[in-house]
Amino acid sequence: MGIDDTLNKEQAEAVRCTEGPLLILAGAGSGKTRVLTYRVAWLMTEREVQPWNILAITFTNKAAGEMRERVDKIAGAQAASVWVSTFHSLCVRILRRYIGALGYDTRFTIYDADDQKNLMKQICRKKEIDTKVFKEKMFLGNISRAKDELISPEEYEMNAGSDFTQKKIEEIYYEYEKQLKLNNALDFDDLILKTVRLFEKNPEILDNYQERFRYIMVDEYQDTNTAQFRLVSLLASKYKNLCVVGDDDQSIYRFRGANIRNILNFEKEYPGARVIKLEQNYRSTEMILGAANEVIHNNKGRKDKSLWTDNGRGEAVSYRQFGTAYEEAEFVAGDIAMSVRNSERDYNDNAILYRTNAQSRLFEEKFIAANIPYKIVGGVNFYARREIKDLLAYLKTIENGVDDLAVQRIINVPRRGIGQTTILKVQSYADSHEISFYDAILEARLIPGIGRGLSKIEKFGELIQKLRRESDTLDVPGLLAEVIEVTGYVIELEAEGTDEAKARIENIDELKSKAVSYAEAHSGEEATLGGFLEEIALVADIDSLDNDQDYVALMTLHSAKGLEFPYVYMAGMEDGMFPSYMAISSDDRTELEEERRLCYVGITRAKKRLTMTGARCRMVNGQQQYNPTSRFVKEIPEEYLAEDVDVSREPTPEPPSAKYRQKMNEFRRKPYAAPKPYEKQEPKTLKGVGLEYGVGDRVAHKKFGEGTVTNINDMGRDYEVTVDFVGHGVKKMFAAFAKLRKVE
DNA sequence: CTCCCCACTCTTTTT
DNA sequence: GAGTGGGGAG
Repeated sequence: MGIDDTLNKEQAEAVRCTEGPLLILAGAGSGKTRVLTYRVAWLMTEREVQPWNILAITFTNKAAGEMRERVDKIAGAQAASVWVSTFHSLCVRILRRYIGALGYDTRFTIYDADDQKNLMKQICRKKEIDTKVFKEKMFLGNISRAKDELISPEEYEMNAGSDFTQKKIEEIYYEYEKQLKLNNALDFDDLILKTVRLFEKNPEILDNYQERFRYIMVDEYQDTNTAQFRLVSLLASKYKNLCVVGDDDQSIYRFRGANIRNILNFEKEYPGARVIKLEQNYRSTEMILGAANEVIHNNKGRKDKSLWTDNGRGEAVSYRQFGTAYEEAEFVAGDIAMSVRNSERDYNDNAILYRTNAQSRLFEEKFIAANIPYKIVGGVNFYARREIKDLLAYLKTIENGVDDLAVQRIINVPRRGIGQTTILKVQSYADSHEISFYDAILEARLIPGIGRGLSKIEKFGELIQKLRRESDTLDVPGLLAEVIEVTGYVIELEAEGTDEAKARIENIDELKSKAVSYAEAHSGEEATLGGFLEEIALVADIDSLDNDQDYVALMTLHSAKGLEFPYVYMAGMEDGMFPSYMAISSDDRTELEEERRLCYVGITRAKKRLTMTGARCRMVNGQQQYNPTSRFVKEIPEEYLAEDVDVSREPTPEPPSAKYRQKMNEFRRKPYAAPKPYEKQEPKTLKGVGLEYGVGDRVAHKKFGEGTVTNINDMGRDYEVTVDFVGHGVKKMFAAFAKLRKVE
């Protein structure tokens, strides 16, 4: 079977082009995973490249797993030694071997967002920083961005100048790094950063990997950040057989440091690079693709391309606006329930995509009521749950005794009567003797003024020591069971007897079975405690999405990237939700463009039918918000958007007939202006009078001059109006005080 | 030392 | 609306 029979011309070309730098611009649904897998097979069979000389990097474990599976299928057993890995797990594997060269212990722990926040909290306390003025999140955000850009604390210091805030960040950055090192821990960004540093400082180690990975492929290249870019450059610089696949229109991770220039400047960075465009879409219908093309066309500064398909016209994209988010969710649940009942679809043919995780709640409620099986991807990560983190902290403490954060988490969990005063005494003893918190516990009797706490502390220390000894003989599931046993963790929850406690016990049972399946998957000498902890640290929630199970998938638009579903619902299509309020009010136009790319990603997930929904009114942060239809909906021309909405299965009292159509046409005619204010239709005005202006209207303020209303919040007794003033920026004000006047 | 209640913030998006 | 952190009582 030749590749020309199964691939189109461009795809086949991309497979054959194995030597030198290659950029594959792969539009949504253009079969890039197919190309990548065939390329791996081609390298091995036609070019006789050894499988272990091939490295394929993806973004998520799920993508890596899928690729692995498909490579195995077409290339057989020899493919097993091809490295298919995420950036993070690749780096961890390298660091576990060589991080000693950077002065860390190879048993380092990996800090997740929660751990980072805890550490930062401690640092702020220590540095006596008022976290009302400087928020932990602000520090972490800046540090993370610096790390993504490979900026060390020293370099940060040089750039900080005399700016007060910058100086503070610099100071905290130093301390944060110091603490991580003391705890023998790395955060997510460090995994990439330290690997880059390792290679830069140790040419012989780099050379070793350059020899090893002679052919490198990177998926989702548009989402790489500077550190990842550098890592790839280093690895590829010797043989230059680098194939990157990406789509600049699907770059949606700038907030995480993704640098779109990595893909836009690839040809400059690698002179002589081949560029192959994949523009035939095998996923969606013409209608869906047309809508997607039109929307993304509003962005500037993109590589020009236009997707096409021969999948046929298909159904138009439909848009429905509801009065409330409640009705919106009800409609979606009803729509899905109906079509499943009619055997038109299975549950897992459907996905609901939204901008923010908070939007999942209403859908969850409605799905439970309608008895629809569903799975929420993202939100609170399983491994971020308290009981799971507690038990993992025990395991971490057993594995790496210098992780103070883990020890402090569990020292009084379950309750041992060890309070804050005792902990502080241990801490200051540890600090002054420059030993870890755990080591201080072990010599607790030397701590001055420890008093009654001593026996409790000692007991805790003995407990951990005992578990450590047992860890030599027990496997991971056995050790976990032992931890649960000796701490009485589950027994305590059982005694509580609440529903919440029961849910926690269920989660613990799930953790147990994950430990068992880890042990099974790595049967043999490989199944170590460290390996288990590492696997857990690197899983994303999206990895748990199982194609074989029949449930509706609910997730954010970001999580949906790389996935496809026959029926897609994009919910919350409102200006203020999507595009987000942040993007709308930002001076930076590119923020809106990023949102638009996100919209493009959402639209192109749909294979057969795309339904967009929105609500005129919804609760956000406990406040009622009135939002106009999303500008993205308005960017879809009539020819792709459903003219008449199927009302037969719609329970709303007034079917959107001629009136509805008229309204649709009305807002479509004015491309960017918001529709007529909803407030006018709102009868109850506790405020005496309704507002004479609405979202999108031009208003005048006696101090700030003219501006445009971007949002109105019903605060109960008054309206909170957000206005974007010319020359004065965005202001929030109360309608009763502001005395805004409508300007025609 | 623990528990409970109140006030406050938060929402973009995540490996 | 929910989760967190601080303060105060027991």
